[in-house]
Amino acid sequence: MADGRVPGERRRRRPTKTGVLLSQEAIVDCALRLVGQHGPDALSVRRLGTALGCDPSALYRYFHNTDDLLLAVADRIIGEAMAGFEPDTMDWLDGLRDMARRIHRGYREHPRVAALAAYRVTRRPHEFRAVDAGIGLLRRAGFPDAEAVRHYAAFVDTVLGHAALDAAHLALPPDRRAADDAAWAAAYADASPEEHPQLAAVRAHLPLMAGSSFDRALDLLLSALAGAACPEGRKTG
Amino acid sequence: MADGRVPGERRRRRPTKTGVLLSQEAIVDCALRLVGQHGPDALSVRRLGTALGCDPSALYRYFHNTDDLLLAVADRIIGEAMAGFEPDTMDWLDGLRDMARRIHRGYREHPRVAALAAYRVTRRPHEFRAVDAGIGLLRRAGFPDAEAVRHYAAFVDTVLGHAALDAAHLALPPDRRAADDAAWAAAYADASPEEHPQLAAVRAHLPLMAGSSFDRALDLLLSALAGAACPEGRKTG
DNA sequence: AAGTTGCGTCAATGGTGTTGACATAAGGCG
DNA sequence: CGCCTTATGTCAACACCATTGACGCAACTT
Repeated sequence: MADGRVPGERRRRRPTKTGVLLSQEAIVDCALRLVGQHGPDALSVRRLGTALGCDPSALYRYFHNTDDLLLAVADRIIGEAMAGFEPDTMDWLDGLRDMARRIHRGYREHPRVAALAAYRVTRRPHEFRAVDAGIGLLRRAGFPDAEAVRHYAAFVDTVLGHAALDAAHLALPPDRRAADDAAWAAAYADASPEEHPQLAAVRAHLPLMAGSSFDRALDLLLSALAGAACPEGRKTG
Repeated sequence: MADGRVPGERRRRRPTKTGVLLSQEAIVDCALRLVGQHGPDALSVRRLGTALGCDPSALYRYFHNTDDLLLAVADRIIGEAMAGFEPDTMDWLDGLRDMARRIHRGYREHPRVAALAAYRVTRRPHEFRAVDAGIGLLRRAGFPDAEAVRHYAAFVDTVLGHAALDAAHLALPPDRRAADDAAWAAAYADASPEEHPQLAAVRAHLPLMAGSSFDRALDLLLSALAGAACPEGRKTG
């Protein structure tokens, strides 16, 4: 039975049949590499086992189940995304923008993991630091404490929502993703003008719907926050 | 092989072994009921077959595959959420707000489907109508066509992202959901003031993080859209 | 050098989507 | 009314999937 023990604990390092030494670190590494190389469907216990050169069931010595493994991978992603984040060196709006882009990019680079884990609340050190930094930026903007918390919640949920959306889209099997994207230029362009006059009017621009809207949405959100922080419309530092 | 034919087409209505008459409608009904009662894992071809009283493979006469079925279920949710939506009777901002709340509520009422389908393009009738209405509202606001499409994408993705987030939270097992909510008043309140000074400063307000931030985020988004539509800040009708 | 026991391996269970062959009844047509 | 086509429900099978319990080797402790 898996213990899910802390990584630092000393283990009996017994090599597998093919001579590989297993560890939580090595498994998470391999999982990330596997997903990056062979696509989202590669993340199964069996494939992971063969990629590692061990029996699939050996993984259960290190993680309770696949969900446990997934969260470990997600934690690695968060850590990498926020590494080097220095909010104190910039304007609060730029800080929020940088933070949003880091989270979004981190999840985008590992869509399969993000699609399954972006909704989770980790309550772990990396998340603590991120929340602390985000709320600090909003307080620096001049919001009173309660408003800073409320605005941070709206901000981070919007970012996470977009990240989850884009990641889930990227995690689709290629044919389905292509079909979803193509729908805007095909199915929607063929909509009957009588039933859908607005679609017909903007038909030429509908392919714009296929890409991610994150940047646009982030700009809108930040402009709203800027307006709320300084109702007269002047920029603040 | 499944044809995915249009629902209106006449079919040979051949009853199953247990006397049930199959149809896309009946299958979608049963799928929604099944997921609502027994969770997202209940949505498998085999369970659906037994619930309907037919062989699992019979479903492939009505849907190409499970993804096709999922999109049909999602479109049904959109249809129910948008039923009775009358954008022409209101201000464009109020129209967008009503639409956002409808979509958010619709997915919230079926959290387990939402987690699976919120990021998909159903390319089916109900979605067509919703997109048509949303783009119409933004054109009415005065945005040129390309901008209307871009802003609609940002708007609807933000709404869908929040819907997916809140739905996933609701779909958690009750104990885990309670634990996640309590974390803001417990684990985060106990954060060390040295390492997380911002958290310590706003500790009294951290429980605000537990609820949904959708309403606040929607207000921010709409205020940004209003500003973009009319840079002088005057409201428009 | 001996004894524990951690942990990798094997085999098996019960789940999943999907497909192709087959049988049967529904409905058009003479 | 009865034949014929064919739509469609059923069956069996394939190739995956996660997970578990028994087993035995070898790595560390003493």
